[in-house]
Amino acid sequence: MSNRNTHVGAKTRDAILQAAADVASVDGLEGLSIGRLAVEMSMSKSGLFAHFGSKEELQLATIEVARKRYVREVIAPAMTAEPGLAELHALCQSFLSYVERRVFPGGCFFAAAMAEFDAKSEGPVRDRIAACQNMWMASLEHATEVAQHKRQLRSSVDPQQLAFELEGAMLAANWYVHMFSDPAYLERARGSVRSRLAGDATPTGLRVLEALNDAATPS
Amino acid sequence: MSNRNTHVGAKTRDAILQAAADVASVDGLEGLSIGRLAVEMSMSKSGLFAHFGSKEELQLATIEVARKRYVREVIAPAMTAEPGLAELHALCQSFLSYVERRVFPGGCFFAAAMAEFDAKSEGPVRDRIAACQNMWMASLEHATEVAQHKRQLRSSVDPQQLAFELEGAMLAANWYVHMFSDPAYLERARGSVRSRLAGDATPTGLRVLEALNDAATPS
DNA sequence: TTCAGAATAGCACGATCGTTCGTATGTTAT
DNA sequence: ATAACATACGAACGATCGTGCTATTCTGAA
Repeated sequence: MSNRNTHVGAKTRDAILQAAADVASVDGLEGLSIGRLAVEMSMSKSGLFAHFGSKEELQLATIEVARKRYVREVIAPAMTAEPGLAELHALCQSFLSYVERRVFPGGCFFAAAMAEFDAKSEGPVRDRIAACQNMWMASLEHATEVAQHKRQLRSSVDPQQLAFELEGAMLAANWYVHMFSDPAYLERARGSVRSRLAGDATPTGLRVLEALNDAATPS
Repeated sequence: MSNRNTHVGAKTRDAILQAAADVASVDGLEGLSIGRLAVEMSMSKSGLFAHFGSKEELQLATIEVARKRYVREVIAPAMTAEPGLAELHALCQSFLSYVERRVFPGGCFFAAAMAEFDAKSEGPVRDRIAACQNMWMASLEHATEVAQHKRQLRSSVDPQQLAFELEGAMLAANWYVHMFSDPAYLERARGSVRSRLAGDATPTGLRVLEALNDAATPS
């Protein structure tokens, strides 16, 4: 068996972790219990446990599959857009769609994990969550900078500030949609993104946004 | 004993709940354990438990003292401001100050509770958290509407949308400040509030904001 | 077909969880 | 003084937690 992914148990392991990610998005990474997960997978607790060796390893592995799912469902679809303002817009829309599609049943996995671990003492799990959140913010900031170089966004715009505000609207939508079971908050966030980008766009940028709008709502 | 608050145990009970609120802001309301709380209070587990009768009652009582602390530390200070735009501004600044002052050691209690319970199944605890969050949003919206009636904010402004965006920036600041141990995110949120209010203000509103700015930074 | 090794199960451990019960202090009212 | 009550404690309960060991079953290569 030269390829590790051809292990018999590799499929089982992945299935466990996919379920773990779903559970963790609802009950948190600490609320994740090996016993409950074993019942859900129709496995023995020790058989499941053997795949990881410790709960912390299970948590880290769960974060990794969640990250891959996030890349596949949020980042990758947005990467088909033109770098710059279109990409920034696509990243925001993609995130809100990912919340709407319930890619994780409990809402955004990383938003939940950040809220769970932000105040906790340091540790590998917290560090990994922080790194993931940092990468997401960096991708928003990077798209903003490219848009600026392309003269789609005004040079007076602070990329970090814009990314922060967009992320704020998206995070708020993520919480409120679930807390009040009201998808209207997704539209609120979409409105925020739209007006925020339009407000900071140059005439060149506005044409990009209009083109996106036309493509989204064809006559 | 005509007055219930004169009970000997009322002080103990309140002390327990103050500690419980602090713990819950870090570890969550589910992470709150009666045993750990008893150790922290130098009490027996059963003696502490007798004050509440069930963990759910403890959680609900904890929410209640947290709500009172929130009213005292966030709402009440802002109510000294003139109703309308000044009050809306004061509510936002008060919230950010409350995060900065670490009124709860783990950040905003209700933000943490909302993140913990937003995806969980229904129950009295979840309902109470949702109600508290709703009241907070309603107070932001109400201040916005008053500001509109006073012609301090443009009539084109959607009060719910503005409240949503302000709350988004404040929530994001709350998470990021703790996750990255960087108080700069508070300034980001303050910048968001400032520019968002100024952007939607009428000339009358702008004078109000300028007056607040002058009062905050006297020459 | 046999055999090594991977994958899973069974069982038990100490710790901690929320909860109950009986009891021992105090404090207050009669 | 004494009865009634509020407050707290200690011990124990069943359940579940994460984790370790040993045994069994399965699978792929020789």
